[in-house]
Amino acid sequence: MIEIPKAYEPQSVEAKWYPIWESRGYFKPRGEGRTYTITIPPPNVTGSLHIGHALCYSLQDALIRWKRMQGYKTLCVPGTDHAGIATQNVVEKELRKEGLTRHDLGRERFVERTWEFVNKYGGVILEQLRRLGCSFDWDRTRFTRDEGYVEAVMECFVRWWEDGLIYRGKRVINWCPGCLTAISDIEVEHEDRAAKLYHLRYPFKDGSGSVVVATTRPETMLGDTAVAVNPSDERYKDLVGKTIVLPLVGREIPLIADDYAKSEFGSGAVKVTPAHDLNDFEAGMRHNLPKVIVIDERGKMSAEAGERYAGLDRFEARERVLEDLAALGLVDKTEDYSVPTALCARCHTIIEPLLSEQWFVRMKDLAQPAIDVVKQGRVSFYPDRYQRTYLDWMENIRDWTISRQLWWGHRIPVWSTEDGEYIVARSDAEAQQKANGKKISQDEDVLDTWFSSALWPHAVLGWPRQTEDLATFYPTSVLVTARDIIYLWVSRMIMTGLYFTKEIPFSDVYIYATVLDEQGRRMSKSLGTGVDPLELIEQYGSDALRFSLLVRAARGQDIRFAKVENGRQPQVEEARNFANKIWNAARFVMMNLGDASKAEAKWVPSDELADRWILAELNATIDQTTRALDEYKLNEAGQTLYHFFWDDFCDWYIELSKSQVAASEETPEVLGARCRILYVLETSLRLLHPLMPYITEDIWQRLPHEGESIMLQEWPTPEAGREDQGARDQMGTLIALITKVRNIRSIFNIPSQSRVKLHLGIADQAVRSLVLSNSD
RNA sequence: GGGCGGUUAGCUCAGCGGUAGAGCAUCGGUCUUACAAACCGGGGGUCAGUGGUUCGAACCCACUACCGCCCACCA
Repeated sequence: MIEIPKAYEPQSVEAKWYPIWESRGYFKPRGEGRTYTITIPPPNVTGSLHIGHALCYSLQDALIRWKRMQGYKTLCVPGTDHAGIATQNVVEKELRKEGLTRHDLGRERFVERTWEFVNKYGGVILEQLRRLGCSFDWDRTRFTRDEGYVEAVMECFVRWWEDGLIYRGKRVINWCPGCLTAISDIEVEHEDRAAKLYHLRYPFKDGSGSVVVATTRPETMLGDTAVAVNPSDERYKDLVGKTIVLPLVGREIPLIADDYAKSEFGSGAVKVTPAHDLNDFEAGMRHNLPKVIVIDERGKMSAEAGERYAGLDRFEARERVLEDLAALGLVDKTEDYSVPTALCARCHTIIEPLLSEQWFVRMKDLAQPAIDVVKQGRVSFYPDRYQRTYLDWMENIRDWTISRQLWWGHRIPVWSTEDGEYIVARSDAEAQQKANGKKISQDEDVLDTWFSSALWPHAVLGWPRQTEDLATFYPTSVLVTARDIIYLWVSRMIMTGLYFTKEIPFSDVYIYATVLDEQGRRMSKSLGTGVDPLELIEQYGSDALRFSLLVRAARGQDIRFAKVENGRQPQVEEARNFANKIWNAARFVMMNLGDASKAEAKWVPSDELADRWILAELNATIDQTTRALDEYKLNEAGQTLYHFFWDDFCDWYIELSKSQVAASEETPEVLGARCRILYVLETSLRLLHPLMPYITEDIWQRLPHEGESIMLQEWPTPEAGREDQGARDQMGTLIALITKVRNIRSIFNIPSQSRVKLHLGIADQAVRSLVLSNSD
């Protein structure tokens, strides 16, 4: 008897096979078949694997393994993202522990230090993906700041500049006083907060009364340069044009008429602060109003705010302004109010809309082709409802603020001469040359991280160079990603792909489930609601973690993932039990191989009901699994295989053929039964392999086999003529019959040793003979 | 203010036009030599509510109620 452990031991199996797969080059594209390509969403270099990643990359590996078995020339390109703000924040935090700030180091040394950090820890998350079993081509690993990638980013910037799509502009942008940088509209989160609405009274200069304005941000009144009312508002018709003396400041400002003021709101009059509110900025442009910046980058009142307020935090200033106005009797009333508040998506600081000079990309023209390809169905979303989400956003797209006031990132390739002329170049050397001896200095800002990741699919394949990889593997097949980056990332990849390669970057976008904790909250490390996937791999094995996630990954539906309690995670445990079931079924087959282990042992068809039935079920399983994978219904594939393997194969087929398979004497019938059970097992393993790569490989290698690895075996296809609905119906009858007998035995408490007399009222010959031949 | 999901057994979720399913939990029974991480049997559901379409609805349509997410410059 072969010595095989009674329980599946994932640790040793995983440690054994992964290095073999990798060193033998199985993760590389093979053959000359059609290509199937995935460029993975690059995790942040600072990241470590969380459960959402585990799902995301398990999905991609399952797809890649499946397509590889189907004979495609497959490639999955891994990599990481330099993650500007996130990485800079981590390194700054490190510095703070040493009592330093980045300014103590200076830009150059800080960037050096960040590179050191990235070189040291940047590979951690990729190592973790190996633990998961991901069959990615590690030799092609990319980083959004590696040498070739910089080339791609510079090329993009320069081309867009030359084509008039990039411009510099002074306008009100979202400023984060926490991260000390501008951020784009989509990096802002909105939240309603309970606060106050203040009604402030502004007197007219001529002493003829006053006008009341409503505001949630009294401190910005120090920067008011007008008050606006709706032109059709009867109450103010005769007052428009009057001069107001701004309280506390003394500035004379006009009462203007503008549609932007809504008569229904508050008193119908709105204060206008062009430097600190986007709407006010636009109104200011229409009326040529001065723009007074009263809050600085750190969220403190500026000198322009006046001596009494300068240096105060914006929220302290709010209190002081209110006190001062109240002392003058100018606070008309204060009411409770739910204030829509803008927060930085990264650090949750309240955003300060700030007048500032930044670089922008004109999006309208870039968006149109990206809208068209989706409408034409050249790029499809799964689930398809996200197509609407995408289109709605794209059709209302606004210009993209791409400059960031950070040190870690792609520095903007724009130099200015002393006379204020811009030189845009792909490199420092090129800029010097273009400057023709004039003294130049490079823009201090870096690009938004998403500017570089927008180029990911073609850039990782070599663009802007016309590489062989680019020619072979682009456009890619599918993008597997989370729904919260459809705007930030997916849309931009489609836009840049079309712009620079004239091709779509991928034909399918598969939006996978969000992993929530047991209370339905988003899994998050900071909330302490996370589960560590590596601990789960340690405890239950990689296959178990993968299967537990994949079998729940109904397209686009959220997954609630329980936390570890009393050292147990029930969902992964379920998958672990399944792995163990597979192990033991294989063990039974291997213990009873006999001459079936010999190469000359041949598959012999059988007329027996159970044999015809299991083949029919297997055929249906192959068909259903393949179709489910085709439609990104990994959960359905998982469930189908689980049911087939456990219920059909283990509970019925093995049990019914046990007496033959385990017979002590190997008659031709016994050998036939052994060959058949081996066949069903081996085929099942191939079907399970994309979801559970390790255990299927380990068992497959122990079985009689040809070829080097199950990874490289053919994906099963249904065999014509095996459908056999008759066998499935008869087997259904037999199962019902046996269940009924067991039920009766259980009710009457008949011990399993004692035999019962069965009066069969069933005419079906096949059922009768099967019952008679398995009377035990 | 717009839009999108969800509401199915105690829990977590499949099913999305043809006699209600899985895992866990629960109850009863099994050391039946592949597996007690297992095996056998059982109990448990007016499929959120109301109305409609249909021979037939958890599944399609309309409305309602909760829960969640996304978008939006109403001070």
